Amino acid sequence: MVWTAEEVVSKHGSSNWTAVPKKAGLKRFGKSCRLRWANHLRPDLNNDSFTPQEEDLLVKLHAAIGSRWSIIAQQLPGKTDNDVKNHWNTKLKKKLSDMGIDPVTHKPFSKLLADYGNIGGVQKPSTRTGSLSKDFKNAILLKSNPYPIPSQGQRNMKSQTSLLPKMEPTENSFFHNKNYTDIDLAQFQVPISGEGCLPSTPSPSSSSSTYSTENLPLPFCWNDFLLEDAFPAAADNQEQETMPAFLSKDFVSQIENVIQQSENKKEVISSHQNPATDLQLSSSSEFSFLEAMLNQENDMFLNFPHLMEEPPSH
DNA sequence: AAGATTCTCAACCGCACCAAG
DNA sequence: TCTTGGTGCGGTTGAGAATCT
Repeated sequence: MVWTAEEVVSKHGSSNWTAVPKKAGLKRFGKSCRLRWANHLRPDLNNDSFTPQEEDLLVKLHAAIGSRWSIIAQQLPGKTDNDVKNHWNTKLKKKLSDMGIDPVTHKPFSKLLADYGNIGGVQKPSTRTGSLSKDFKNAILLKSNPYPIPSQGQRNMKSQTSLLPKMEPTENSFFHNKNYTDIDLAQFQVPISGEGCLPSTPSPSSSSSTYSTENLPLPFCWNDFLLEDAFPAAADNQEQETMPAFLSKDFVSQIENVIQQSENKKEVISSHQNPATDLQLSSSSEFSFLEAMLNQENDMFLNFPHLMEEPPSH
């Protein structure tokens, strides 16, 4: 009798995947068996579709730690990293984009454009971005992830999940609240100064900002989907804003601790490597990836000044 | 009804880490 | 110290399903 992989795993455990296909009589590599087991055969899997609460939690976790699907999946009982990854890529990314939020940075696109021009400090964004192609601007937006792809060391930290606080979905769910579903953030007048976010609770300090909350339909705050400001220079402006409940300082600091442990190890290694690489990899660097891009662009414009010229109008 | 397009998701791929020899 | 095998991870692909025109 040929054993099924499921029987083999239940009998021998899932610690030796190379043995599983042999014992089960399968013409598969252990790696494929492990994947099959992890994504489909595990008894604790929940094949139900994502609930709004789970989606909400997924968005929040992604905002906090980026695309570390295995960690996120462990916060969602019964969901696999593949489930989470697929659901994010096929649904939630589009959902956020439709709402005018960059699914990578969790910031409004308009905010990103404003910051893009602001950080360089050379020209107004309308001038700078106006000289760039649409594709290039899109590339900038998509690559400005403030949470770099974790090193293998980070990925292999078996204990990091246990360090994450358990997060419960709240009634103030992002996708739950139907008021949020029809938001067109493009209509918001985001100030060039980079303040961007509408405080959840209007504060005296916000009264001098360039927008008015009076005409805005909703108390929306994109910071609810952001762990940490990607642009340290602008972070001071937001210090007085209320920290969203799900991104409590405890939660933020715990995640930062997890990441910092591996960052420390990584920095020792990278100190012997190309500093330009460090610039992009180190989340604790005072430069963001966006700034690095802008610096490179400035260099390019210095070398090729004709690129600064507006295309001829027709 | 049929072809085109979009969506979904299982599986594959390559990379990196770890442990053992 | 180097090599090798096992493992885990995130990114990507492609087939089938669903939807649109």
